[in-house]
Amino acid sequence: MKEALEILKALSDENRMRIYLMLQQKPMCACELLSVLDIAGSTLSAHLKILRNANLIEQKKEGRWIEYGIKISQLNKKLEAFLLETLIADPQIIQQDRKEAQALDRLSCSQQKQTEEKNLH
Amino acid sequence: MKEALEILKALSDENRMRIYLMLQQKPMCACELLSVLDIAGSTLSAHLKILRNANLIEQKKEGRWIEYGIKISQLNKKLEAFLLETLIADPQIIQQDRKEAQALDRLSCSQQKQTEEKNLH
DNA sequence: AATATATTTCTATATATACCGAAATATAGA
DNA sequence: TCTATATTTCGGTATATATAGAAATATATT
Repeated sequence: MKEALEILKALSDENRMRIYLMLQQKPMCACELLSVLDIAGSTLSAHLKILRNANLIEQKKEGRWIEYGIKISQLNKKLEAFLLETLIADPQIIQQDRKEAQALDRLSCSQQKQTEEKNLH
Repeated sequence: MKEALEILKALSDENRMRIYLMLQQKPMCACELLSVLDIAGSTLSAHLKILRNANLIEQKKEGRWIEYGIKISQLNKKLEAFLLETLIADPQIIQQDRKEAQALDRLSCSQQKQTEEKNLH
């Protein structure tokens, strides 16, 4: 019961929902997630911890990066289906995120940051 | 999207989850819910408002009482199924609540309160 | 009409949450 | 070894949340 509530709470935040559904597509590192989301690194780190404590995601070291990914489980499969088929009626942001995430590659993270900074000036 | 998050947040609280799954069984008034849950009336009222704002429940006047019930919708049907079949692994409290709720009748609410008070002494 | 019951609103409080920036840690590459 | 990059931890802040009790409102019963 407690675990179920923790899962629901973990997914009841917009940024965490976006992270969760991007990771359902493919594993990503924090810098990739940051290039899609508009939050500070420290904030992202806190969100990832919440998703991990809810047992939804796991992580493994990949040299210089840490790769976050959905835990492979029956629950996560059913959860994704339920979210996308039933709960999220208008998944505009989600679809956009997933497209963006699909196109990303890890090595371009920092380059993208610079580009974004340039765009601000 | 916002609606989906509101639903998840509404159900991520233990008392609201219990309320929601009791109401999935049958409509109930606040005093019946209070005889099962261990919270103040004002707290229950706040929880019911959150569930109503998430569009999960509705209410109608029944003379002296207000009857709360699940909104009839495809979403609520799928939601209940998902919760009970997939998400809540060990629904002890839920099963107990539902049994208790099943046995309740509206007119005995106040009598039950007195009984509970007696039991404390 | 007066009282008991049912529910909500109001006020207050303690805890949780989302967020940021700065500092700390770890690894890769020059 | 020094530097750049990636991520987490820490400290602080503003807002949200769950809770209770008291007062207000509404209806039913005597």
